Amino acid sequence: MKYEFQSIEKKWQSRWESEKAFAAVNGSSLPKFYALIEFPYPSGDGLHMGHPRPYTAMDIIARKRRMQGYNVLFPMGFDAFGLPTENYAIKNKIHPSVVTRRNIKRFSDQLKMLGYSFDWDRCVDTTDPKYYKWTQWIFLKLFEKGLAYKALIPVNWCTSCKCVLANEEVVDGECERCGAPVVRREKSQWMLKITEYAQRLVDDLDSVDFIERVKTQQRNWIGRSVGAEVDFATTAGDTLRVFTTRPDTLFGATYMVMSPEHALLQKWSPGNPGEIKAYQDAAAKKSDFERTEMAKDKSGVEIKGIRAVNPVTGGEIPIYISDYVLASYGTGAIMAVPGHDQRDWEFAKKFALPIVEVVKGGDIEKEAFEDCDTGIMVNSGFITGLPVEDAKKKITKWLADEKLGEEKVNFKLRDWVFSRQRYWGEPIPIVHCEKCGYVPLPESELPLLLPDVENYETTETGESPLASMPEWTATVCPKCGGPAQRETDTMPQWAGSSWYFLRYADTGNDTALASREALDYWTPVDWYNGGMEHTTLHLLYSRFWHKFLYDIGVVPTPEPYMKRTSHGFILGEDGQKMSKSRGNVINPDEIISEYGADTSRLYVMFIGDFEKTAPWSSKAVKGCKRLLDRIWNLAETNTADDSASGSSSSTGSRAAESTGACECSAAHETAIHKAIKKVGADIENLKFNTAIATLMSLVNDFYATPPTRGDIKVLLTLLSPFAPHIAEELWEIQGFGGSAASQPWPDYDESKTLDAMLEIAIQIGGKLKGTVMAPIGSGDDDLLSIVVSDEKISRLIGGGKIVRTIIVKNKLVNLIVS
RNA sequence: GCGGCUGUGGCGGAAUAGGCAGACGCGCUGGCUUCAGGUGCCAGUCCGGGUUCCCGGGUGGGGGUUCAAGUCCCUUCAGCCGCACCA
Repeated sequence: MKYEFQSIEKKWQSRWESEKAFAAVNGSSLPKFYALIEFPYPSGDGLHMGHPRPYTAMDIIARKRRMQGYNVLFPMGFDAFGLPTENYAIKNKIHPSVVTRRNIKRFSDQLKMLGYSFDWDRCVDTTDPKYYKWTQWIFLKLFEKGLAYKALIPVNWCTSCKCVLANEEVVDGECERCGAPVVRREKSQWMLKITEYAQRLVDDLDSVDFIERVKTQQRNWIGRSVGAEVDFATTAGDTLRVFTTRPDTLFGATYMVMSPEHALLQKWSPGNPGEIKAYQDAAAKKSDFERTEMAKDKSGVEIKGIRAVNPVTGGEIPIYISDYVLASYGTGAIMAVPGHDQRDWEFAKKFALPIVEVVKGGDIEKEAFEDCDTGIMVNSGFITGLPVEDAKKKITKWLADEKLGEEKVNFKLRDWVFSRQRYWGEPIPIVHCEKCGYVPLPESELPLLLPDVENYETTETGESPLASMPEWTATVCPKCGGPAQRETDTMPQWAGSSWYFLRYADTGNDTALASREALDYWTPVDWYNGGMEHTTLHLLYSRFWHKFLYDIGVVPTPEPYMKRTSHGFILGEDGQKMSKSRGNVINPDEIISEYGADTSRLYVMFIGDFEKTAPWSSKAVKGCKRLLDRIWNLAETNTADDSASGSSSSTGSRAAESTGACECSAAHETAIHKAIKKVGADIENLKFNTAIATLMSLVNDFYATPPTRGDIKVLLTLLSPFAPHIAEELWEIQGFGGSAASQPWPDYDESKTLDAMLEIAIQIGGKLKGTVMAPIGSGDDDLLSIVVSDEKISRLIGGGKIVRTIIVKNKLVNLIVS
């Protein structure tokens, strides 16, 4: 019989589906395991070969956990709101909901073809009103607690999407989605106060098992820095407050710089108003990206007629405006210490301002001496002579005592711009009332349905398509009953994905986002694998929402995910990132129809280190197909007849079938126990490639010495998480009873993983000269006598004298010969 | 500029805790089987030299520690990914 993967895979997939073979059980007494992967955006292109990599990995883990006796929740869903669908809908004149339904169907079919052990009954769709009701509900809670607010802010405006973007969505001054230039605009936007959680988002990273690069990237993004705020008196009468991480360098502050947007500038009447206005206007036109692009060349204008007073020296110093100071960080103004900050140094050189050394060690004629954390203070009054650390403490205390400043922690993290001027998103459940301001809809009116519109194209004015539907926007104020307008912006795509994993615990619930009981049992997620590109987006956002939900008593834990790992991309065959425009996209449908799902699964896992990028190779897939063919040949002829396994053996050396726990033969006992140990450990460490290599080696062994039924049984058990269809089919053919997927994960016996005889390397002077076989655990003396009695080695030693021997047990003998 | 990662055969990649570099797979070479084969099986395959066997070299480059270095230290080059005037 041939390995007919098409019919075999179809057979098992439909059986799994009809039997709901992988349903997670709420209310089970078993220990739970929650395995999560990032749900996909169902684009019109369908899956590409990058998707199966993380999915297969978690499927293997989920299947192994089931075999280990866990009640496993391994769900799938669709993050279906978003721009590409809307853009596609506009272009093809099809309603986004129709497009979404079609895409979800296609994705589901493709995923089912790969044999994933998802609990399909728990599938979620973020565009389903039953789902987004709770997204809106969370927004109302955020609003209620003052964490959602509307503000007029400069925003990133995508010139093509005609839509506001979050900072996280702007890449190199371009829209992350469409690549169009992003410019700056002032708009009134809904904002979420993620900054309120900045400290906890940093601190709690210590309590979770995330791979280090994820933690580092989140820490850098949040950007916590400790310093002080310091007040400078000015001749205008106002005090100018700055933030600095180096209060110890206060004696070196020889001028000040304010951002062009600083509020005090509107109040002051400097001697050169025209010049200042011109600079402000020029700065306002630039996008953030343009401003940073100009970074190399410092520009600025002095505010004539107004000076600041350095609080420690008492000296009057000039004040400038310059766009190298950002309005959005700290206080929007700085004290410039050109001796110890390169940016200030460049500015000071350009404007011929004094540069004072306050920490010894550098050459401030050449450049700012920045790397001075351990130096000694000079030219610094009462802190002269102190090490930097002590100087910091002393001056911070002095500032506080004199009421001139205080210790202060700042974050780079900004509040989250939460509104989008687009149609295909969750409507924000707020109305604008002339009398009452922004009024939340009562919970009973949720979900606020996204209305059907004739035309969902964006407008040049930058308003949401919903704004052109007066019959929808006109409503009554829930508070005073007067006329009011609905909010017409929608939520960003990140909204639905910020809490979807909670919904899986209790998908059908219509009285809560999920029951507390279900959340208590299933959350937190035990293992979450996803892309690095989401580290400062989805992963951070969802941690923020989760902490908020924890604070209001909805979820039982402060962190949503116990463990986070990340996979590398699969590149196209040309080593470039897969993309339609490059034409190097590998379509899973083709691979599945040519080689089958099991081979596809094996190959995406075998392709290379899971955590690194790896280029696709259509040739190399064959190796995995060959493995399955070889296993098929072994097990398909090894029928249920007890004696059959042995009768075909021609070696005659094979021992009788063992009756031990794992039922393996004496001939393969060591290899099998080694394989059980290695495959199990490799799965836990995401080393799927070497796990599969181990299976290949075992199969090679089985070809050299025919396996028994017991040997085959273990092989199929180990294979089952990787290639579940063929494993089940052969399991059935062999008549082992039950299913491969429901077998306990095999145990290994450490003592049986050890070879009786080991090859010992022999070195002379550290160079390999040969090997000998020796019994495991041989003592130093025994080993040495074996080595020196070796014909070749004794010849090489010749008349020399062994002056030293280094013996590493079970590994090598190194002889130093004089 | 800052932070992180990676450099190993023709290719993808292996190498617990410093201990035989190149597991496993692709490709390639040879043989056998079936020959309808683009199937299967067996053997070989880091490089160079003499060819049972042996000798020398080898993990981006240079230096060091060590009996022993892909692995540790210093230095240098190349590539990738984040962040980027955050005071």
